[in-house]
Amino acid sequence: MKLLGGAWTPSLVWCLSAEPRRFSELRADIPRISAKVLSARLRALEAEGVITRSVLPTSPPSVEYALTELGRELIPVIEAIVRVGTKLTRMTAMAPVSLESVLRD
Amino acid sequence: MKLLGGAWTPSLVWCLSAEPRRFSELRADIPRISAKVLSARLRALEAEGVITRSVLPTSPPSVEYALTELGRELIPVIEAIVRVGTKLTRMTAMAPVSLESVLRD
DNA sequence: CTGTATCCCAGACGATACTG
DNA sequence: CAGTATCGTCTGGGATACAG
Repeated sequence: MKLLGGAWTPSLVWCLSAEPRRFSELRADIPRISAKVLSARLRALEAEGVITRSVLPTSPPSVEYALTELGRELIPVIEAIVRVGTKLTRMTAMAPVSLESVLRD
Repeated sequence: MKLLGGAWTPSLVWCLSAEPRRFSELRADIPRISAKVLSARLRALEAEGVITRSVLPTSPPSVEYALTELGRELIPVIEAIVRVGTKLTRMTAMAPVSLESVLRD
């Protein structure tokens, strides 16, 4: 829970679970997150050993974030949350279900 | 995550997953929780439809909390957290692992 | 593009004390 | 036994603006 408790953290891990992604890609994946919070969460996850941060020597510079082995351990938890969250959301609303709402609410 | 995000919430759902329990039993199950927070979490979970609260007509009065069907939906998530948390804790420390630490840290 | 710097505040949490 | 009341602290998160 310490690892997944921060705002947007489950969404973030989920977005990185398929493939490494860059800062701006994550911003696009999760439109409502602010740059500040995204940065904060990425720093925290890096400090906890959940993700890695690699600066690619391009111009303009790009930065790639990827799950570590530890990060991949968390995927089953996210999957359980998504599964339950989707089921519960479908029970109360018939509208389409967004991934963000499932992981946050 | 909204349902499980509060402090001690996963521990609480876990404690209720096997059988209904009373206020003082929960305090004993989770020694470091304060009465105020326990009460607050129970009220919140009740409002969210995760648990039920039944006052038993005994003297002195006792109150029993139980998971609803919705609450039982959350058990797989807790199990996933416990499974991963236990594994990760074992990787970094060789000391015995407490359930509270697995669910909180 | 990839961030940091400020400011701000609601609310969550904890300790302690008190009550029907 | 099963809570409430009160107080204080702290930090997480959001908006906005700026920077290398």
